[in-house]
Amino acid sequence: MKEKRTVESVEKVIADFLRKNRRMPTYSEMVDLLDVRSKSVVNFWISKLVAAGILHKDSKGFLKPARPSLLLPMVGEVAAGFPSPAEEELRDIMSFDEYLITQPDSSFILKVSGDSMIDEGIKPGDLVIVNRGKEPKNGDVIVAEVDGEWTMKYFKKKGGAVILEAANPRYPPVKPRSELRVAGVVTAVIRKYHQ
Amino acid sequence: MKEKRTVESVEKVIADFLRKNRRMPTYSEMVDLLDVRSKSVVNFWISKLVAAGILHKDSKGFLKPARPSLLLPMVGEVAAGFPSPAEEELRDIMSFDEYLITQPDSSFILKVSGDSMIDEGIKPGDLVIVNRGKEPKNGDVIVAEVDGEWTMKYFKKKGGAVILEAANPRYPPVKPRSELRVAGVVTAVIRKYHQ
DNA sequence: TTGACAATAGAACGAACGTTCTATTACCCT
DNA sequence: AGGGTAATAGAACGTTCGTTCTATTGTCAA
Repeated sequence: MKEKRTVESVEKVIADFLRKNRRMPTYSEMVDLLDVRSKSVVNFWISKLVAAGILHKDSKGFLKPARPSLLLPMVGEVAAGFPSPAEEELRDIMSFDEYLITQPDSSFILKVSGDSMIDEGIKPGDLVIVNRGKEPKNGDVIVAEVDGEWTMKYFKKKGGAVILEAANPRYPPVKPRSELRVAGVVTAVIRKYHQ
Repeated sequence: MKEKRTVESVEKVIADFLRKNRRMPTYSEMVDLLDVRSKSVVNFWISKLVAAGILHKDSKGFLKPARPSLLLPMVGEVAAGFPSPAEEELRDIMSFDEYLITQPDSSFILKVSGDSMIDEGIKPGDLVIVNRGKEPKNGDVIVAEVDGEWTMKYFKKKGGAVILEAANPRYPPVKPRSELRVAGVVTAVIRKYHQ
């Protein structure tokens, strides 16, 4: 009950607020959040966080989180089969929004149905981010309209001719006759378990 | 050059600012962003966006994006093999941060190495979100320490006994002898192409 | 016990915030 | 051309922001 305020605890309180309200708390709000009675105390701690590089102030003096918001520790690698390296957190904080979406203007999301890319690890129900501005390269996973049908396939070039291959032996390669409209290149796959 | 301001264009301008600065612009800043000369014009448009449900105001009167920040249109399903439904955007906006991370306090991220879960669509290099608070259920993908080794496997219960199975025929099922420490349940998989 | 430093409290202040009002300009439809 | 609505401009206003100052309390070591 008598927890002392530390840089970490303050950071956590702010991160929680940020997650819930999607904005930084005001100093007045932080008076409540930190359970203190004066804004100058808040200022005292905020200055500490800024000095510690946890928060930044932009040119206008507004506070903003230095690292993107979500505050998930990035632990290391699971060697699926090998012993793991560091169990405890070399905590790198990351935001999937920033990580996944490099070109927000030209990207969109699709939900996958069908199993034609199953061997690429893209399963029905997965979400894929499609970048429509990107030029498809050999081997890329693309979304394309071939002869009136929309599909997700590997983009393969063989001697000038374009062939679309599924990542599933049950689907034969497609050689587009007349029209091949590439909607975009798949740049990310997201799957969520337990709804 | 003479683009007209629309609800959409204003939304986009704000979303861009939000992405860059991780906070809402002030009305004064929006004067510049929207290329107008008065805050009342800003107010005019902001009211429109609020009425349209694109922005919300919280109890304190602060603006915040109604939907999480990132602004990617969610188009529909790629029928990998079937014709696609709507090509044009039934735009649903989403943030992967919120979508993926339901329990930030008890989750962490791991990078996958090894191919033991390949048939589950989890490939080397993928990131997985692991929830350490969750009770593993039959069939869940879990990260666990078995006899001193960290692995990612299916969690299977067969008559009281726990068996860990890989999603790869090349790996035999593991029957933990002494210790089975479940580090957590995999709740999401993220893969990014092109670095 | 006392001294030094860290942490908290409280008040005061200017600046910037979002709001609101009135007035003017641009656009479209008939 | 006219008339009506949508969009913009500009100024004024009360509120609240973050900052800063001084004063008080708490904590630990000598």
